[in-house]
Amino acid sequence: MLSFAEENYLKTIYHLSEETEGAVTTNAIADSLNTKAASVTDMIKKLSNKGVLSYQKYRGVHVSESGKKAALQVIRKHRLWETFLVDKLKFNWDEVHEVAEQLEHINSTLLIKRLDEFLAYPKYDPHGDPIPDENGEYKSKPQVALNHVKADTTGIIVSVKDTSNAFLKYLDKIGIYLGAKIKILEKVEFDGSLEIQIDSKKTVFISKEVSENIWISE
Amino acid sequence: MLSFAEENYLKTIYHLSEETEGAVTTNAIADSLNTKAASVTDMIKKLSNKGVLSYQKYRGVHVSESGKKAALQVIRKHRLWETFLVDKLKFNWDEVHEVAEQLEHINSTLLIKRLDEFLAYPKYDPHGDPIPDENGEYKSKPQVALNHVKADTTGIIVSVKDTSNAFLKYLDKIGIYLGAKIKILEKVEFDGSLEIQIDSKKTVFISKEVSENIWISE
DNA sequence: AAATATTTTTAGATATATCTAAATAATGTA
DNA sequence: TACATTATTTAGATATATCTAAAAATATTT
Repeated sequence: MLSFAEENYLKTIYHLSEETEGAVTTNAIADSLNTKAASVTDMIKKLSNKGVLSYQKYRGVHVSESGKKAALQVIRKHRLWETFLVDKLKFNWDEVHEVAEQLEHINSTLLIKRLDEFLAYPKYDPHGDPIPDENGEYKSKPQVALNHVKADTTGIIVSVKDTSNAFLKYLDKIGIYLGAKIKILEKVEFDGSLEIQIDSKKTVFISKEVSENIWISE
Repeated sequence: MLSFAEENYLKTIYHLSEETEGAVTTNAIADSLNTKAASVTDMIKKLSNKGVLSYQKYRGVHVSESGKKAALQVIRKHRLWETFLVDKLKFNWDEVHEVAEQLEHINSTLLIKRLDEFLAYPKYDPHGDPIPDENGEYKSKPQVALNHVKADTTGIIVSVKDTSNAFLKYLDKIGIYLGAKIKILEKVEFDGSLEIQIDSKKTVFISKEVSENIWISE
C-alpha cells in the first residue's frame, strides 16, 4: 500500500518518464512537484525499496512494471473523477484538476468499479486523455492536424507541433491552449484557412499554416 | 484549516457531545477513535488552541460554537457522500461508511455545492440521519415506535428504548440492529404483534411489547 | 585535464500524529 | 479521611514527510 504522498510522487514520476528518454532526474521531479531535491531523494529511496522504482544514486530513476501498474491505477482514478466532475457535476475544465488531485487518492476498489459503471465506462476524460482500465490498459485517441479535418468536426487540442515563441504567443493571443475544445465552423477551400470556435464561445480565423501545427483529438 | 486527523477528532467529539451531558471525556474519545488517551490529550490541546474546543485539564472538553459549525460541515459532507454512494452508485448500507469516512475530508466548496444539487438537495441520508445545510442547520426526522405505525410502513430503526442486555441479545438474534430498514408486512389487531421485513430480506414476528421499544424514522 | 558549475545526496532540523511508560490528578470505597 | 482505583497528563520515542545547509558526485567549460 502506498501513502497519499507516495502515490503523488509515483504518478508524477510516471508522467515524467513518459515524456523523457532515459532516467527521470531528481530535479525534474522536484520541479514538477514544487518541492526540494532533498525531499525527492528521500522519497525515491522509499519508493525504490517498495519496488515501484529502480534507482541508482546520481543516475535518476526508472519506473518498474509494478510501479507502472500502480501509477496507472492512480491515473485511472484521477481521470474517472474528472469525467464525473465535468459530466455529472457540471464543472468547467479549469475547475476539475485540484479536486481530482484529492479524489484520486480515495481508496476503494468498489467505489471505482461503480463510478466507472455509473459513467458508462468512459474511455477518455474531458481533456481527451485515455482512461486506463482495471488492468492499466488504454488506447490514446488518434490525433489529427486541424487542416485534415472536415467542417463541423469538434475535438480537443492535444498537441502543438511548432513550439516557437512567436507561434505560442500567437496562439495565446487568439485564445488557443492545450485542452481547448474546438469546433470547425468553416473551411475555406480556396486557401485552406479555417473559422473555428473555441470552448463554444469565441470564434477565430486561422490560416492553413497555423492549422497544420495544431493537432486535435476527436 | 483543520487537517484530516483534526477533522476526524472534531467530528467524533461533536457526536459524543450530542449523546453526553456535560464534558466529553478523554477516554470516551479514545475509545470512539480506537486510539490511546495520550494521543487524545495531544490532539484536544491542539483543537483547543484552534478554538474549536474548550478544554480544562482533567475536566474533558466542550465543543465551541465555531467547532460545532466545522463539525457539522464535515457531517454534511459525510452524509451527502453516503447519499451519493447509495442513490447513485448502488452501494449497500454496510458498504458506505468506510468510503464516506475518506470522502468527507475532500476539500472543495464547489464540489459539495454541486454534489448537493446533483442529489436534488437531500434532507436525510440513507440511514435517516439529517443532512445539515451550508449553515449547519438541520431537522431530525420525527421518530415513532413500531406499535404506532400502520401496515406497509417502511422506515429505519433509529432508536431502541429498552437497552437491557436480554432485549439487545434478542434483537441481535432476530437480526434487528440500529439503521436496519424495516417494512411492516402485517399487523395483528388481536394482540398488536407485527410481521416485519428486515432489509428487504428476512421476515420476523415480534410481539407488541417488543414493538413498543423499537423506534423508527419513516 | 583541470577548474568551474550543476546536480544530487547526506546530515541534521522541524512539524504532525502517533505510541508506551511513568507521573499526577480525580474519583470511589473502606 | 485515607487508601485504592481509575482517568488523565506528561515525558520521551517512533514514523512520515518535509526542509536547509553542507558535502559529494557528475557534467560542463576553458
